[in-house]
Amino acid sequence: MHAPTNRTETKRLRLKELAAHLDLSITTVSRALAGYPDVSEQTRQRVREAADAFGYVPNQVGRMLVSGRSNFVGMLLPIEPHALVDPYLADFLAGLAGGLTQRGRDLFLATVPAGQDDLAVLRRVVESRRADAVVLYRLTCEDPRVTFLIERGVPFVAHGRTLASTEAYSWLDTDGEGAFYDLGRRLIALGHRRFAMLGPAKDYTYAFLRRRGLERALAEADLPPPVVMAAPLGDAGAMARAAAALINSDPRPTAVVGLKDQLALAVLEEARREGIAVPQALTVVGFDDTPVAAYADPPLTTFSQSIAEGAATIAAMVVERLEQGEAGIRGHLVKPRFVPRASHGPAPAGAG
Amino acid sequence: MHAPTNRTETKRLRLKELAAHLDLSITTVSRALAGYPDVSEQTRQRVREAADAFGYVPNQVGRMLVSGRSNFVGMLLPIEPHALVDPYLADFLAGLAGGLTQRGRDLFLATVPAGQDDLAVLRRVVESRRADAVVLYRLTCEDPRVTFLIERGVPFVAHGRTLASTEAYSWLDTDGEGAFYDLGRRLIALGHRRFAMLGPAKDYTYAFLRRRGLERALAEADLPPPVVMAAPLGDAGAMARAAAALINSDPRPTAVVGLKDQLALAVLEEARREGIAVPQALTVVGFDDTPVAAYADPPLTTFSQSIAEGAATIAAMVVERLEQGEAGIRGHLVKPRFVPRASHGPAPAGAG
DNA sequence: TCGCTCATCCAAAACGTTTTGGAAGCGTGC
DNA sequence: GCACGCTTCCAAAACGTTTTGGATGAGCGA
Repeated sequence: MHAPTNRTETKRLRLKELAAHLDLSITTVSRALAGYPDVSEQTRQRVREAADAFGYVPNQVGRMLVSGRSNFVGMLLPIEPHALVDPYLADFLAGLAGGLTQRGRDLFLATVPAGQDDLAVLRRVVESRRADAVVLYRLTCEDPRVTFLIERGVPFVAHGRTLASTEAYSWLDTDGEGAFYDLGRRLIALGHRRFAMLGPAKDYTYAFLRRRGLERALAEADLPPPVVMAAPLGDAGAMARAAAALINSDPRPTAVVGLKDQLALAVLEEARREGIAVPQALTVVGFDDTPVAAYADPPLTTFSQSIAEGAATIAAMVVERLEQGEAGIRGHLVKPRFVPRASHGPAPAGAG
Repeated sequence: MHAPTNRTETKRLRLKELAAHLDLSITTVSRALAGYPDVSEQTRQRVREAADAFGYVPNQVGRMLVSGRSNFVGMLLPIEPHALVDPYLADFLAGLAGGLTQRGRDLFLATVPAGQDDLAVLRRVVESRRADAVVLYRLTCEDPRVTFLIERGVPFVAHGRTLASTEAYSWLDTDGEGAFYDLGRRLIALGHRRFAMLGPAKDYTYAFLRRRGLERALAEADLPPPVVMAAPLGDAGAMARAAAALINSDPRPTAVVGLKDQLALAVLEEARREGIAVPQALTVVGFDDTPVAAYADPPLTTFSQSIAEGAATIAAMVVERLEQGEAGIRGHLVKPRFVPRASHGPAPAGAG
C-alpha cells in the first residue's frame, strides 16, 4: 500500500517497436492499420490485435510532417483587457469544437495579446503549419484579415462578413439587416416616429448592416434616420454615458434599439435611473437574446439566434472548404428569430 | 484591375531554401536564428535580414517532431447535448488561452462527443503527442481522469480537485467549503434554523465540499443538517421540480442555498410562482455571481470568483509543471468574495 | 615549421510516420 | 522449363527541423 513514488513513465510505443515485435516491417504495420489491400487478412488481424493490446496510438506529429496537414483549425481570440468576453463565445466555441471533432479535426485557440497585431498572429498560426484553416469572427466592414487570408490562399470561414468580395470566401452571418428592417416597420406600425440607435464603437460589419436595415425602413416611411451613438462594448461607464446622451437628446426618441443586448440593457438602466417608463414612454429593443435579457426589468425584447447551431454549421463549412478547395466556398445567411417581450410597445400618445 | 483569379499559392519558404539562397548550410541558418554563439555576428545579421525579408516562419511540425514537444496544452470540453454551456466557460477559456500564449504555448480544445468515453479521448490527445499537458475542469470526488493522468505521468492542472491525493497533482480551486461555512454562520446569526440545499446531480467535488462547509456550520450550532436535493444542471424542468420540492418540504426551510447561481435562480423562480416573498419569507443564496444574478428579482446574494484570473493562474501553473516536472506541483485555494444582495435576510419571525 | 587553440561552419543523424517503387514467392498456362 | 501475373511484403525516401560530432582554416607561440 505504498504511494507510487516514481511515475510509470510509460515509454510510448512507436511503430518501429510494434513492427519489431511482430517481425514485420514498419511499412506493413502502417499499411495494415490503414487498411490497405496489399496486406493479407491474416496479417492485418495480427497487427490490429497487437496494436490494441499494446495500446498503440500513432504519433500525430509524424503524420503531420509527412501529410503536410495538421488537422487543426485555428481560431483567433482577441483578448481585450478589461472588456468582458462575449458570453455567447462559450456556446460558439463548444459548437465549433464539437463540429470539428465530429469531422476528425480539432480546434486550436490562438489569442492575440493586447497591443499585438492581428495579422502577425494570424500569419504565424498559418505559416507555422499548425493550422490548416482558420475561423474568423467579428468582422469589420473591410477586414484586413480577410484580404490577407484570401491573398495567401488560406482556407477560412468567417462568422460575419465584410461588405465587399463576399463571393471569395466562406462565411456565415445573421441577417441583421433584414431583422432590423422588419423591426423598423414593426415599430413604425406601432406609431413610432423618432428612433435612436446605440452601437459598438468599432467598425463591425453587423453594426453597419443592422443600421442600414433600420434606416431603410425609416426611409421608406419618409421618416428621418435614427440618431446614432456608439460606445465601446464592455466599458460599462461609456455605455451608460452614451445611453444617457441618447435618451436625453431633444426631442427624445420614442424607440431606442441597441445593436446588442448589452447596449439595450444599458439604455434600460439609464431609463430607470431617469424615471422614464419602459415601454410606456420609451421602447427599447436589443439583439442576441443573452441570458440576462429575459431577466431584465422589463424583460427585453430582442432577437435570438442559435449560436451553437451556427458554430456547428461553420465547422461543417470549414471542412467542406478544406476538402473541396475553392469549390467549397459558401455563404450562409441565417434569419434571427424575433423575441417580443415587455420592453417595446406603442409609441406614447402625443409623441411626434 | 482584374480580380485575382488564381490564388497566389505562396509556396512556403523552408529552411533549406533560405540556406541555399544565403549559400550557407541549413545548420548554420538554424543556429543563427536560434542565437547560438558559434555563428559569427556578421553571418547572423545576414541570416536575420534574409529571414525577415522572405518572411520565413519555421514549420512548427518539424520542430515538434525533433523536440518531442508540441507546445500545446489540451483541454477537454464535455459536450452535453441540450445542456447549456456554462457561461463562465468563455472567461475561463479566454483567460487560459491568453495566459498560455503569454508563455509561448497554445490551447487545444478537444471535445468529448456525447456517449464517448472521457478517458479514451484524453488518452488519444496525450498519446498522439498533440498536447504536452492537459487542463481538467469540473472534477468529481474520485475523478478517474486524475488517476489516469497521474498513472501515466502526464502533466496536468485541474480546476477543482478530487477528495484524495491532492498532493500528487497541481490544482486550483475555490474555497467553497470555507465560503459555505461562513455563509452558514452568517445565516444562523440572522436567525435561520431550517436549511435546504439544491445541488447538481453529478458527483462534483465542489458540491461535496460546499455541502460539508454548510453542514459543519449547522452542526456547530447544534442544528439539523440541511435538506438536500439534486438536479441535473442545464435541465430547466428538472431544476424547477427540485426547487419546488425543496420549497414545499414540511416544515418549510427558511433558507435555501443553491450550489450554483442557476440553481438558486430556479428556487427564486419557484418562490415567485408560489407567492413566497424573498427574502421576507425565504432566504435564497447562490454561488458564482453569473451576470444574471444581479438582474434577478430580487437581486441574488451570491459569491463571486474571478474566473479569468483563476484561468490565468492555471496557465502559469501548467507551464510551471511542464518546466519543473513534479517539483512544479502546486495546489491553490482561492477565497471567493461574498456578494450580499437582496435575496437574503433575517429569518421570518416565528419560524423555528 | 609544427602543434595548439579558437572561431566558424557543415554533413549527417534523428524525430515517427506515409508513400514509392520494387522484390520475393508462388501458382498457372503453354 | 519458362514467362507471366498475383499476392504479400519491404527498404528507402521524404516531410522540416534541431543537434551531434566533427572539419576547416586562421592566428599564434615555440
